[in-house]
This record gives sequence, C-alpha cells and structure tokens, in this order.
Amino acid sequence: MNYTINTLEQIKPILIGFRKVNGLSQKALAEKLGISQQSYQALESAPQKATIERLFKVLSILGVKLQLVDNNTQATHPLSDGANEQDEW
Amino acid sequence: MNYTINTLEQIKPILIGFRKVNGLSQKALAEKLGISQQSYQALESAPQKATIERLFKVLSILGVKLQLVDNNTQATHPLSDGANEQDEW
DNA sequence: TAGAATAACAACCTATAGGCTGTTATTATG
DNA sequence: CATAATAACAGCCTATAGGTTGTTATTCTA
Repeated sequence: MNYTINTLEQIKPILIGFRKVNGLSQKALAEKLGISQQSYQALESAPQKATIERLFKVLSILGVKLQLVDNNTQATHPLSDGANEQDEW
Repeated sequence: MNYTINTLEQIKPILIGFRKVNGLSQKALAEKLGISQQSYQALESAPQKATIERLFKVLSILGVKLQLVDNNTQATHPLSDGANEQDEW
C-alpha cells in the first residue's frame, strides 16, 4: 500500500493509522523506541518537525518504507514500478 | 523512478543526484530555498538530521515526492500499484 | 595556469527537536 | 459509574537543527 505525501499535514494521520494497524498504543511504540509515551506523543502530534532519522526509526518499527518518487521521469515507464531502482545510483 | 530508502546513508547520494538531474548547483538550489549555499551544503551533507519539513521543501523543488510504503499489506496486490491510495484514510 | 564557479569547512548564534516528569483529559470496559 | 488504559498538555532542560559570514578547497574551462 502506497501513500504519497502531498502535504505535510498528511503525515500525522497516516502515522497514527500505521500505528493502529500494527495494534500498538503510543506507550507500546514508545517502549520499542526506548522513549516515554509523552515523548512519542510529541513526535506523533507534529511529525513534520521530526528529523528524518527519527521518523525512519518509527517507520521501521511499523514496517513502513520511505520511498522517493521522481516526478520528472514518471511518464517514461507508467507501469514499470519495478521493486527498487536505487541501484542505478 | 522510485528510490526506496533502506538505510539513512542512501538519502545523501540520492539527493545530490536529484539536484544534478535538475541542473542545479548548491547555490542555485539554496537561492530557491531562500538560504545560503553554505546552509544548503550542511543539509545536503547530512540529510538524515534534517526535519521532514525541510527535506520536503527541497524535494518539492526537485520534483520528487515522498511516499510511504506499507510492507505489511505489500503481498496482497503485487502489481496493483495504483496512483494514490491515501484517500482511504 | 589563472580565474570563475562550485563545494566544503569553521566559528558562531538562536530557535527548536528530543528528551524528561507530573498532571489532566479522554476513551474503553468491568 | 469507577477504574484502567490510552492520549494529550505543561514546564523544564540539553543537544542540535538551521541560519549567518568568512575562508578554503576543488573542479572546470578559456
């Protein structure tokens, strides 16, 4: 399932959704991160302000991967969304 | 073109690549962001430390979108990578 | 090889991310 | 409705993100 981020406001509800799908409370997820529930709550309430590093850790726990989608070359292979193309770099 | 981020170290070279593909120098991109070349250079040298907000701005200029890919539900529709499914939230 | 353009490094400052504890809503559920 | 679980808010502190200017490599090309 892919969720394209068009605006920063979208991240928050998506994050909460992912956490719930994983059946985790803020406290449970915070424990996995090694921080307090209150600290995690702060992150979840404004994920745009978090560092990539921090979001990445959370997403790893939730089984979610970050992807960068180049819109410039989008049109060339409309249906060829091969697994990973980062090897080209 | 999709670039899945498996490790934080991947972001830096991908970022530089996107900038070059767009034919921009650090100075040129910095100007679009309204900051100095040196400030942008700091961001580019350690993008993991940047906030989502900041990276998002850079990616917008470079014509790159952020995507969250749920690995949990990955197997259900292997080939149905429909455009955007965030409306389901 | 000189000069221009580009990228990187250093020192410095201010705002805020990232953490804590304590308390207060807000949902569940027995 | 009482209580437990969950989520949110407040105040506080320290580390660092995000910005500046000045300087120094590093490419590139006439």
